[in-house]
Amino acid sequence: MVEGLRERKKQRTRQALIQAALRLFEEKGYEETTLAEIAAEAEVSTRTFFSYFASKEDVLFFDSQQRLDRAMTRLAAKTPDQTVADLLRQFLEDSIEQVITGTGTYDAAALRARLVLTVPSLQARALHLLLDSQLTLAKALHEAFPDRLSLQDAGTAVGALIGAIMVTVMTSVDEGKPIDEIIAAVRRAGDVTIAGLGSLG
Amino acid sequence: MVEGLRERKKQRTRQALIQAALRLFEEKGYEETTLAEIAAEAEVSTRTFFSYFASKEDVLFFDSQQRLDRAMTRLAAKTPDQTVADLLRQFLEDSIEQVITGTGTYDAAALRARLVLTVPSLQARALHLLLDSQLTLAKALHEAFPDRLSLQDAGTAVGALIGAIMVTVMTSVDEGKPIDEIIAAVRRAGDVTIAGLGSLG
DNA sequence: GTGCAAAAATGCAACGAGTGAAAAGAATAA
DNA sequence: TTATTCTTTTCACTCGTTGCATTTTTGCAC
Repeated sequence: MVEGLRERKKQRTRQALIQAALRLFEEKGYEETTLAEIAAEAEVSTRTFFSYFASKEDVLFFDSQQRLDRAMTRLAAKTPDQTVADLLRQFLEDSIEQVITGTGTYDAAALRARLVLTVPSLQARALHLLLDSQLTLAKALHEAFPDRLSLQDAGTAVGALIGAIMVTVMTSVDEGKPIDEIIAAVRRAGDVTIAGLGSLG
Repeated sequence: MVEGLRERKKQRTRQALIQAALRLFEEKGYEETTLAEIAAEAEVSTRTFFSYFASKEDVLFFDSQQRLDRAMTRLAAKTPDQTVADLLRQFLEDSIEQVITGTGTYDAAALRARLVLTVPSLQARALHLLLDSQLTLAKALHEAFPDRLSLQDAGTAVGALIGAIMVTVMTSVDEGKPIDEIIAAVRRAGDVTIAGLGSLG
């Protein structure tokens, strides 16, 4: 059996919940949307929501695992001639591309960006997820260069890069810059930081 | 009137709430402590708690504003001969010193560290506060070097430095390193990052 | 198909955080 | 003292989240 009915149905329920949530967040705002409404729209009980997502916040970040997986795969596909800086640069470009393309899944990206920027609890959750990713990436980066790059140094590299990008994005957004200028700023921040980390690896 | 009774009483209530919360968090753990218990211990109504702190999480970060203020003051006291790197290095050393000395207030530091490391919602809240501080610091750094350092570049610098430190700390903690090794790792991460940011400013 | 075990969905009750509004209490200025 | 202003309390309510017992659905062996 390739994919049982059970599994397919679960995926459909999951999708229904995601769609319902996104639609309602878009329509009435995050805090104004209740779990009861999301569940009703997806035609499941409120209780069932929690067997798919651990919290109301999490439904917005439904694809974060996928994203991390993709980044990890790219890291694992490292060729012997690539340096630490090469991998970081590749990661930077991949990330920018994902933003430009849309999330890859569909256009939850804009909605998510808007919500994360305006709803404190979502911002906090996003940062928390991001920190976890950073730890995972640091571990992977260390394993890509087991003897040249200690785990701590890998953490320094990943943290500096993502930290620089994050604060750059936030200050740019604060200033009301348009999306293409923000991307340019991100690229610059990434370049500067990666170049600066040259002493590692 | 130097300080009205009203004001003094408010400060006392605030302190009582902080003390009560910390004592209970220490004794029974964060999630196991209810707001009702904290309020009872501080001898105020549950409702009153919320005119002092916006959330249960926030009571643990009662001194974050003070800390930020101190850092800002130090930045503002910049002498004309100091470079961007000098200020960042100063900030790094100040921060390390605060950790070593204790919070400055008293020993909420160890408790807070333990809780932030183990309670997800506190970790998220801490990250959120930290991001806000970074934006403020970036703005201040930009204003310290109005024409040499753009706001975006200041964001890059602050973000890279704090990001590098944060992930370094987390990976070190993950590995179970003792406190003095963590401090050494932080200093190294800071040095590497600041040195790397040399092209800015 | 029928029956059965596993998995998933549901309903219900409960808890805790957080909010709004009105009433009571305390400090201040006059 | 009195009128005013700020603070605290009380009460009622919403919402997210969880535990538990029950029912429904599904996968599989016969």
